Amino acid sequence: MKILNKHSDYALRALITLGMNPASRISAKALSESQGIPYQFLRRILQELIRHGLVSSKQGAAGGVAISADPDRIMVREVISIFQGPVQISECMFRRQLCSNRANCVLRHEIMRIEQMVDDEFGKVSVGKLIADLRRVEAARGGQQVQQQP
Amino acid sequence: MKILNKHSDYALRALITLGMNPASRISAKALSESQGIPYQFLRRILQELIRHGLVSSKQGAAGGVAISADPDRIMVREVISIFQGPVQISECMFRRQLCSNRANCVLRHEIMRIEQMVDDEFGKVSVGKLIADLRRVEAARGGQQVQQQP
DNA sequence: TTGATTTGATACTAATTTAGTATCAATTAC
DNA sequence: GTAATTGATACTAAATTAGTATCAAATCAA
Repeated sequence: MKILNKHSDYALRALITLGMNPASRISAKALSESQGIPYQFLRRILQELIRHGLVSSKQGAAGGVAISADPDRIMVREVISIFQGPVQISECMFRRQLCSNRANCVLRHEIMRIEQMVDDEFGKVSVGKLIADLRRVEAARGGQQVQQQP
Repeated sequence: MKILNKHSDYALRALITLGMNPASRISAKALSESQGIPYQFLRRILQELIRHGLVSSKQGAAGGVAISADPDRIMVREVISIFQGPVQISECMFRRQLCSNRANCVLRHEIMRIEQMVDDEFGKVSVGKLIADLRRVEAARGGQQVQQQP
């Protein structure tokens, strides 16, 4: 039962990397190479982040992308939501036909509690927090580069 | 972001139905019809539940399936685990190559906390509890049949 | 003992989602 | 002008999920 897909995973890695040097612009190419993310795939992910205002971009030679929101205000929840839609345990209440019997679905009650919990938790973790954690780990290891692997 | 797939969903519905009449045997056919679950699909799901000892079966005319474990001891967690494997947020630590850098994966720390929480919560909810909830809803509605829709 | 009904085992197909690739236009720095 | 870059979008491939089909073995009842 996997929760994060590659889109979210790569997006978070990209945001962490960009967030560690918020002032500087980097090309998708360089980012792709440094993080081991397939270039064209990363490009599409970045474009999505740009559309959502989390990343800014500049075209042309010496162009590239940079983080445009405060990392402390970019929540993992938002990133997941962009690429995987809102947290939902099963599909009954959103997709296809709407549940004909929503109010009385037993499983729904228990399960939405958990759904809500997951959502809340992802809503508490920011990219800034992840960066802080990463810095702490790096410091403990004497400044070596730590590869990100969610 | 869907958490339950159809296997788990149907398996839970089947277990709830069987658990409501723990003494009686019912054929997969009848169960399929009463719950609106595709017959052959349900059969495979039942066989899996049988292999895991949650359901018993008898071949032949007047055969069928019945619940074989105490509904209060069948946890949603176990059912999900059977059909979707253990809860895991992203794939890095299990599949493909093992993460080369597990100990230092930042995302991993935050994310495993949430993973653990989900797992714990699913481990607290039993099929028996769901049945009790369902009965409560039915009673409140004056005994009408309530269709299960997780 | 034969035929209908049922599970056991397993192979197969179809649909959907996820992951990844490719292409070309527009922009920009030099 | 040219190289490097993003914008937009179409396409392909792989993996997962959902669903179907088939036939053998067991059981019951007439």
